Amino acid sequence: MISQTAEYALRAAVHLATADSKQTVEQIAAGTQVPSGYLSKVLQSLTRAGLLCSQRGIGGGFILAKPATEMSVYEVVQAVDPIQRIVKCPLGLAAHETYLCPLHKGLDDAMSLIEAQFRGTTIAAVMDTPEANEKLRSAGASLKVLNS
Amino acid sequence: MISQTAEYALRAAVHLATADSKQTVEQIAAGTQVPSGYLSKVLQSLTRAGLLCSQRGIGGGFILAKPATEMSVYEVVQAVDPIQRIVKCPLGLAAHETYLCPLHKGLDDAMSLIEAQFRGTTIAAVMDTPEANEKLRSAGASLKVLNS
DNA sequence: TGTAAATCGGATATTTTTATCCTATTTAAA
DNA sequence: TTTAAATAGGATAAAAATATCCGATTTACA
Repeated sequence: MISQTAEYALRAAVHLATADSKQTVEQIAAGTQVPSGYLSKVLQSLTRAGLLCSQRGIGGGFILAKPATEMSVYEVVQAVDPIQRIVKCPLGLAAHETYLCPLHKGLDDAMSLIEAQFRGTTIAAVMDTPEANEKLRSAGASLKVLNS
Repeated sequence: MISQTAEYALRAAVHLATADSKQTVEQIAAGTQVPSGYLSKVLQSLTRAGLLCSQRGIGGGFILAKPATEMSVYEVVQAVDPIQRIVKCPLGLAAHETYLCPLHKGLDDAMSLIEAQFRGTTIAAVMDTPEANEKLRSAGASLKVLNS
């Protein structure tokens, strides 16, 4: 559903948000379990999109171009593997020129849910910190009560 | 986001829901703009999943195995290209054995939105009928008012 | 009972996504 | 100013998704 490439980009963003200094491709690869050669391409995309700053040479590496609290999951995903909204009938039917058919309207509605969710989630919100984990733990605990 | 194969399966289901008699691969292909050779595979999957009934030989073809009002978009998608929920940490981190990290919890939440949406939508609801289109038209009209 | 129409399913081709590797360029520091 | 460490980016490989093709099997009907 969400592509490998988008996953990798998000892992890298979270890693950089957690790190407190420039990170090389190798460091990010080690921290995210992403193959470094491929990660290199993904980081390049993020840099070109203006989400990361890169520096070459000794002591170089990548950092977030803005605070994790201001970077959305949507931006990161969109930079490497854009969510495609359905804007016109994929069958090219004349009857659906002005309005999508119900099927494609329905599929696009699903897309819009994802899009909204991603737009409303910051990288900071999905950082792997003790606090975030505590939130999950307590939410998970209450869920268990509900499920049992 | 949603695979070509899942799209094709849904188009075929909607086509069969709209048709009033058995449809051959060629008829469905023509009605859905899906390459017939590939469609044949997709229809086989749907048949094996119990969503369609197939009949060989002269006068044969495919029909829905149950009313379109009782067949969900979820079932159709799941039969050909299942939505994968994230149940364990893709990085295999020991720390995330019992609870997903915030990132993967967030991604799985997005999946669950889609899943719920698809579970709650029937093939009947996305059929390309005059009534369904009228609904879209009026909804679209009110949206335009809101947007303007 | 033969024939034509249809699905079934295997083999293969093509395209896209994912991944690897190598060379060029940049940069800091000895 | 040389060297080592780092990103940039192109070429290529491998894997997965999409698509094509064809022979085998089933089935209705003349």
